[in-house]
Amino acid sequence: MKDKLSLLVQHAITSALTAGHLHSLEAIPPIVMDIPKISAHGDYSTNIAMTIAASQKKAPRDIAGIIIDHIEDSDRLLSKVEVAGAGFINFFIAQSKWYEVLKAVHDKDKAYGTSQLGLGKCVQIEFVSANPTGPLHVGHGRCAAVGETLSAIFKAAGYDVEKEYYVNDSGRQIRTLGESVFVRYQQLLGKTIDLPKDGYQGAYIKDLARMLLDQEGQRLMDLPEDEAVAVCARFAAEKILAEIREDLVAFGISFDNWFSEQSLYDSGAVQAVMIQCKDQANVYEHEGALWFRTKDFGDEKDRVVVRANGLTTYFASDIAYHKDKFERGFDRVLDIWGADHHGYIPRVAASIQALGYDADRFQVLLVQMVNLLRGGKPVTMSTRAGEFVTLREVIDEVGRDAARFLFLLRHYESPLDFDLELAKKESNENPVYYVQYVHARISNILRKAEERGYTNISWDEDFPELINLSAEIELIKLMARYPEILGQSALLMEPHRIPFYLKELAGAFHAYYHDRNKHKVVSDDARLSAARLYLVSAIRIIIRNGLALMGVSAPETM
RNA sequence: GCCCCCGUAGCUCAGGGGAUAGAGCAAAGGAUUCCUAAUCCUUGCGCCGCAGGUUCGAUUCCUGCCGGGGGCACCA
Repeated sequence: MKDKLSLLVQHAITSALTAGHLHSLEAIPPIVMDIPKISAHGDYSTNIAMTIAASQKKAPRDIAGIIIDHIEDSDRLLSKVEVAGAGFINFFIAQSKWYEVLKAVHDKDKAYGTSQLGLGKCVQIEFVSANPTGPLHVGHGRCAAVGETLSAIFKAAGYDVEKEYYVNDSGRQIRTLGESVFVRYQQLLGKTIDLPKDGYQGAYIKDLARMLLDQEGQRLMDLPEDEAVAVCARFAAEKILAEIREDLVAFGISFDNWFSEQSLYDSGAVQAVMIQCKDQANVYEHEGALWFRTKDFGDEKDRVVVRANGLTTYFASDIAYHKDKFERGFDRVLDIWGADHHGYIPRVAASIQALGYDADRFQVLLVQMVNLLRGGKPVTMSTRAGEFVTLREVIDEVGRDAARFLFLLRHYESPLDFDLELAKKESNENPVYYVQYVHARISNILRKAEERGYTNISWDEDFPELINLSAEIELIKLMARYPEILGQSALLMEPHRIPFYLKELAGAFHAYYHDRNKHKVVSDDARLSAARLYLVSAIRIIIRNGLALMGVSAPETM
């Protein structure tokens, strides 16, 4: 609807220009079509006359009048157009046109709301990518929910999406993991030995040591320490990664690709990119270490890629990794990181630029922290001491639906308070059920209707006479906004717009439903019942589609 | 010290330059012989952190300041 109107206005301006009623413009600016806050200002409104007023040297209201005169509404979309306020053009959509929206919802069904905004462009989204040194925690859960839903939104907007998990299965942290497990392993065999000072202290390390002991017996004691640690590291990382995968499956998150950091070393990719950097003079030696000239590309200082002890930093493999991403030919490369990694962005962006790739195609979304609460009180967590609430525990306690919904209810850039008690509440304080309940309610209505013989819910030409209460038209207008909301959340990469919209639609439906004296869906009037069933089942389609994007179930009963 | 995010109703938050700033919760009152009350209706609720700037117009964009959170290694 919005797009149609924008086109009308664009054509009107063009034709006004041709007719000489407007002074020539360098370019017609994009037509911004807003939905006014006040219904008296129309269904849609544009400020275009005001924005071009300066260059036209005419009063905005006069320009608006000229534009209106040139609008050719061949489809009879509009019932009224007016100039208002300082120069707004307000559009009132003919009521008959709203029924086409209603039909479109049914006709497109699962595809209602989808678009071709993405033009088939290929975007890679990398998210979660937690190191396999411990279980996923709630922060990862939020990143997972954002990444997964953003991927779904992109797909719905006509992008080709590939979801990837980068596994940091190499480097110092994995080594530390191995050392920690080996210490616990030795302790199980009665040795008095302390964890390294930067070791992992969580209870899961002891569990892993126990499993290793059961599987391998005492044979690690006969190996040189380096080898024993390596065995422990590999064993532990694999086990932890397997659990991460299980947790993600339980949370409804799936990846197209799991990319191993180690594979970049095994294939020689890291070494190759280092040589390339040397050839291109992007790196230099200083005090025994190899530094990358990230400062030349906007970072605040240069960064080490190979330490004086000969070991590469994670940055080195990250350079190779991002080079690999670009070589795979994605139009856009999107990383979703926890906000604590923000200082890392300039150097990765710098390295991409230094290697000659278009840095505009690379974007990082930073997802802010999750503050876990229980009944309003903070749940204390310390990763160092290994005391934290895992994603698995949250899913087990509050359920996947509530967790997914609440993680998405905030803009990802805002810190999120996640209250475990609230998430479990089956009341109006909890928005999850509010939305799901609409689906269950309509499903129930449809079941009752079926019992009474309404088995085929389809469009009939007399529906416009039957669906004409203002509450009903308002519902359809709200449904017309869904594709716009979906498109916006794709362009702005803002998944939170979906749950907000669903809450609004749910509220409008509940209000409509509740006034049952006026709006009883299934009544003695067969024609009216058929029409209203058509209306409410369209709402159900949108609720179901929206929840599906969020990875939240749409229950038939509650 | 530098960098990132946040600051809007009592609380939690929406509002990508526009007309009279919204929603949920909480508070008070009301609604169920009915397709699910996990619901609905009514009522009140605001120096949009402060100060400048850009603009015909700023909660929105820019700068500075104040307050809260996070990050600043040859760690990730």
